Amino acid sequence: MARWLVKSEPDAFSWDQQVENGIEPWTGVRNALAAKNLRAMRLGDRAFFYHSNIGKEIVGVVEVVREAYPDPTDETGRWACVDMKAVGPVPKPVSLATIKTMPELAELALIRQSRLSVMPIEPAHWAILCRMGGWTEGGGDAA
DNA sequence: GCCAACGTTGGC
DNA sequence: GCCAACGTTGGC
Repeated sequence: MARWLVKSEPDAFSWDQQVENGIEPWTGVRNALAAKNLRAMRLGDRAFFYHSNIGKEIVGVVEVVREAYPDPTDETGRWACVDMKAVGPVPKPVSLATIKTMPELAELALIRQSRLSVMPIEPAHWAILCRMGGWTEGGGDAA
C-alpha cells in the first residue's frame, strides 16, 4: 500500500472541513505530475494532509476510499480526482520548519518541489513522519 | 519545437 | 507583501 502527501490551503479546504465531511472528493488538481500521482492512488492508500500557506504543517491522515474518476469541477474532463476519508488527526502536527531540520528528510518532494500538491512518500520517510507526529498506524494495516 | 513572457503557488 | 520556483502559453 502506497503512502502520499496531499496539500490544501486551509483557506480553501481545511483539515477541520475534511473531518466534518468525513468523505470528501479531492478535486481541483490541475498539474500534470500531481494528477499522475492522484491516478496512481489505490483503495486503502493513506496520505498525510498538509496545510500549505497557513500552518505549513502535517495535520492529519486521510485514506483513499475511491480511486481516480473524472473531476466534477473540471469542464474539460481531462483531470481526475479521488475520494478521501479522514482517518484521524496527527497528535503532534509536524511543521515544515521541523522537517527541514532533519537531514534524513531532505529528499522529500515536499521540500525539493515545493509547488507540487500531490506527492508520494517513501515508506522510510512515512515512518519517520509518523513518529514525529506521534501517529501510530491502526492495527496491522501498515503493509 | 524552442524560448520568452506571464501567471500561479507557496515559503518567508 | 514580496519574491523565487516553476508550469503554461503563445509567438516565431
